[in-house]
Amino acid sequence: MAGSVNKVILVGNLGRDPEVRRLNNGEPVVNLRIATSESWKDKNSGERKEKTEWHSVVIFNENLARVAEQYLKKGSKVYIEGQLQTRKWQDQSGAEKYTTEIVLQRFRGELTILDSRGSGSGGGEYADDEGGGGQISRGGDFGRSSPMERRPAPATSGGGGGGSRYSDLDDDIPF
Amino acid sequence: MAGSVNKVILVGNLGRDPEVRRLNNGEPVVNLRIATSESWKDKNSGERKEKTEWHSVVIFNENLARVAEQYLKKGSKVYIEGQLQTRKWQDQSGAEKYTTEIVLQRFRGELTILDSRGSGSGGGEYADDEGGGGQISRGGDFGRSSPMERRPAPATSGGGGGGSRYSDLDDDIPF
Amino acid sequence: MAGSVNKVILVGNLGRDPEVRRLNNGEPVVNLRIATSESWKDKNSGERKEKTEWHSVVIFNENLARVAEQYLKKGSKVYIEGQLQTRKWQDQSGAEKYTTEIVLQRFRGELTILDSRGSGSGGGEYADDEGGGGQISRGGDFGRSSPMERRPAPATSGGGGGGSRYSDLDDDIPF
Amino acid sequence: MAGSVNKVILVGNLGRDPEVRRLNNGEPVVNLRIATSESWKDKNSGERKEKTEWHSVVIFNENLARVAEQYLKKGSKVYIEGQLQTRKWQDQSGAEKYTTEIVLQRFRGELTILDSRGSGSGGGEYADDEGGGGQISRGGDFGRSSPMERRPAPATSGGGGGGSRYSDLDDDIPF
DNA sequence: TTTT
DNA sequence: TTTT
Repeated sequence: MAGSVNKVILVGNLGRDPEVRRLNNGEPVVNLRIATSESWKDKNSGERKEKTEWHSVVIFNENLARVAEQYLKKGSKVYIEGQLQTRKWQDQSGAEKYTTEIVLQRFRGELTILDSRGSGSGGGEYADDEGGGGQISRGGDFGRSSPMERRPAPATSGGGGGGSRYSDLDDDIPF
Repeated sequence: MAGSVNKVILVGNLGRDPEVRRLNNGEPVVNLRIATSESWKDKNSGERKEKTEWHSVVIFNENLARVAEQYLKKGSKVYIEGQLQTRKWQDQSGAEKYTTEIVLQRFRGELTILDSRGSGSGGGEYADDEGGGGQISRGGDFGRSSPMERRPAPATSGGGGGGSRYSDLDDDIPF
Repeated sequence: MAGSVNKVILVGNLGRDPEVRRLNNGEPVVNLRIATSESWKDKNSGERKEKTEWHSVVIFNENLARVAEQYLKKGSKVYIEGQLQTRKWQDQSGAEKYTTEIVLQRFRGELTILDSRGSGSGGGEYADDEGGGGQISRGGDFGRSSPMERRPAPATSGGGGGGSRYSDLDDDIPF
Repeated sequence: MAGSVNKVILVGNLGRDPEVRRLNNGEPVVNLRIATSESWKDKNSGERKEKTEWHSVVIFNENLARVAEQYLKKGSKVYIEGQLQTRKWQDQSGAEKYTTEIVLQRFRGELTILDSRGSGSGGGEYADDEGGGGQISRGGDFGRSSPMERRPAPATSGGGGGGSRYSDLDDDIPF
């Protein structure tokens, strides 16, 4: 459509370990269950209340799926950016169901781990480094190598290029 | 939860006119059906393809509901910011269903009309003015009147305050 | 302007303790210095490189300023949402300078603390609870008390209200 | 840094035609000047006031730069997503200056044209089609061709793939 | 059901 | 310098 945007931003915690499935070509597809929560004080009772919302996230982005598989676990805190997709399916009785998910398509979306290294429920190997960009190519000519990435004018740029995250180019993964 | 974020950003078009319901106190609650769409060229066939996603939006934010009721119609293009909520319900057969919506809670969310005045499918009265902030108070002491809103230091600030959108304070609505 | 959006989202760490100034009425205005950083592997050298970007944040939002003052410190990790503003000023020599800041206006913006309780550089009192919404009223009729906030139709809603964060209504602050 | 996010979202209008520079390899780098604006009613005077904010955008993303060059002009309305970068430079007198820009790095950022076809100040050729994804690869194996992009489980997925925008793969550009 |  |  003429100029549309479909974006979801979540910061929350995994309710369970990532679920990993494999495509025919061996690529991982990862499902996450993420909780966000809000609390407030009830105006009448004065009690503090809390409501948790659960989100289903599906990561087709190959690189981010690999990061999720390796570094996330139950309890991990993440920043996730994806898009809303609703799909229709039928349960065993044939009843129509709809499920809405936050999807990180191939080469799209973002995933950033917000835990400190070794935190999370159980310690662990995963990075406290930084999050993963899905905006990134597997192509042969990845931008960060270019000395011209920053704007030369109008003066001393201080150089320095962009930076990336969990790039598909980083064959020996990111940390 | 410790530090969570649940945010949806959509730019899309209304598939039909807004549906307005009334709460007991007369406040409007507005439901929108918004389409976002992506197109791409199929790598194999070379054809251009398109996929449309439909989103259900519920506006409890009183002020934004009023704007939606008055200014939006089928075909209108909007920027919407809300949060994801999934609710469970039962159809007439008693089957469990889940519906995920983008919700603009009271005093929360954003709605900005992106159509030019008089455009949309059918011309019309509604504003192409500017968007609606749900971040805004009905209280008595609204910020924009304060000459101190901008930071005085470290030098001449140039003064000037924020700006608002569809404020609850604007009793005679916004344009 | 007809439908504009000006939004900045940062997740990063404070480079120093918050700076607090007071308006004439005693309200705090808080300045934060926040670092975001990206790392990538240089394609030529194979080295891992990192670039840090520093951001100046100004919190006029009364409630969030209070939260920042009380709970943030050097090293704290936060989610911040505000808007870009550039202001012109003159240094002591009279030279024109421009400074671009992320501003959280009154009743606007968001601040969510992402540290675990007691973490950060030095332990501390601040919440690991959840972040602060600037979208929230000081008015007398705050939404979360309403039993009608959720949509009644089309079936059993499961009730449940919104949730808030660091509300101006919570006179005895939020945790 | 461990898990940081640096994101700017703008919806606004171009104050002038795009400025295009060329890198040594011929790739375009485009600078945009974008206005966002807010209006509000002054509580004391009752007057409607408006404040415009001007943003400097730099597009290194090769594909989006090409779209900007071809389809944007003074007055165009766009959705832009990039990151904040501040660079230091010296004016002719040797005085230090800082400029903060919204940067769309290579393979990153988004640009979506929000004008209707032929609208804008002067009619024109550019697309009102759909927005540009910077998240997209020039690699040989672009996702949309994959029949497995959607999740197979837990039931009939309905297939259907993602969608893209202004892909680097679309050699014969996008509309 | 929108939009191109 | 845009837009309403």
